[in-house]
Amino acid sequence: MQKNRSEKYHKILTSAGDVFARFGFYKATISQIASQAGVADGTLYLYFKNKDDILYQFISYKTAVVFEKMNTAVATGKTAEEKLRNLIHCHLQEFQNDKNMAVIFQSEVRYLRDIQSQIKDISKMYLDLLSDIIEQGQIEGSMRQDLFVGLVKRFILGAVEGVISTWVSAEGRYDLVAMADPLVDLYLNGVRGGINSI
Amino acid sequence: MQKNRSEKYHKILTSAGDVFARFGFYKATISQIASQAGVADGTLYLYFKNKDDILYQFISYKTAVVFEKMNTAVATGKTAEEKLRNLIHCHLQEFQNDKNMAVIFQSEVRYLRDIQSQIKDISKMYLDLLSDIIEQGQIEGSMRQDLFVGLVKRFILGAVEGVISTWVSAEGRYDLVAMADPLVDLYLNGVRGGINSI
DNA sequence: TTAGATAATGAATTATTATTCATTCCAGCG
DNA sequence: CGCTGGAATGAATAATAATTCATTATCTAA
Repeated sequence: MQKNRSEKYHKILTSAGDVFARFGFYKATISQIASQAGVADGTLYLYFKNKDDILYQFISYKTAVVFEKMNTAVATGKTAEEKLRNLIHCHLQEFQNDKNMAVIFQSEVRYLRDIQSQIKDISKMYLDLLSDIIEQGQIEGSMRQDLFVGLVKRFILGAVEGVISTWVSAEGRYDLVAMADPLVDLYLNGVRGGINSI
Repeated sequence: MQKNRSEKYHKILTSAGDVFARFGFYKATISQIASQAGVADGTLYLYFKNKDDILYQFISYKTAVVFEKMNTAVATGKTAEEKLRNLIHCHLQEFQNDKNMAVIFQSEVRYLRDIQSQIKDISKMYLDLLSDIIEQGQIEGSMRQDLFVGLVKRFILGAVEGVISTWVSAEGRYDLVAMADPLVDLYLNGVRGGINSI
């Protein structure tokens, strides 16, 4: 098995992304991936241990890239609200730019759960970023003190994922990033938005 | 293939639920399901067309049951807020009561998407319920007029699913239903909860 | 009690694919 | 030009599991 991350290695990973997104991990075959990448079946085994390893590498790689970008996005903001907005914006942007990744992260939930111990998984790090943001917001006084942080962060992540999921189902026919501001508005103000309830 | 919904039919479906939840659809084997149900492998084929059909029937059945209950829950409420609260409460209650269902609905996203045309799927009907509630809230004046309903309903469903997902990952070690009120509070008031901005 | 029908069994069959590895290709070098 | 070692090939192999069906068990009604 080759060690270096050659051009061919990336070609195969990209093709695997296409095929996994299209057919799902289990229905995808090695032959499909190989022919999509323009190499022979056996060649995949020069670069990857087995079929599982291809998915594993795909996820690790994408996770690392997105992780990096999200961290930067958050660091760019000053207030908690800015940080939250930047994070959501970045999230939607990255997933819109890479629909295969979006589909695979949605579809292979089971696999993601199974490897969650070996990998710094994306949900975990996302939830940690959110914890920090919320705590900062509470200190600043821009967010309520009576929040149960464990719930709030899950609430926020779940909602973005839901929005992405709908976008994926719609075959990506509209601008996902345009949802960022309305979404953040909902996080901050809710559907009541300060209307008096007696 | 038997037509009537005998006791054995349900025994097999329940066992399949256990096995699918535990191993995922693709890694689960017919033999596992059969032995769990205390019947021979061949017997499954007297009740189901094939392996896919078992998952299909499982999902159809659970969807129908939950659909019914959610409708009732919503109908019981009077105001939009009551309806929303009842819906979320019912949702969390049903999934807490049937962890296998919760796991399968989370894990087999891909399969769910693929059969979404043949089946009155649970997300679709859920989103429709939410649309009605939000519109009612706007008419009542208890919800903002400037909401993009398409986004709001996705936001709400995504957040509940996220909360359930965390609960599943935690092996169901805490009371899921207790999350209902804090969650609804977040939907209505957001994390700012009326704290002045600016 | 038993003939006929119905249900259940599980070993054998079949189909599918991941994986291996003997062979071929090819780039760089003396 | 040959030679050599690493890279690539793809047909053959192996393993897994879904599905079938000849056989056996169980039930029902006369």
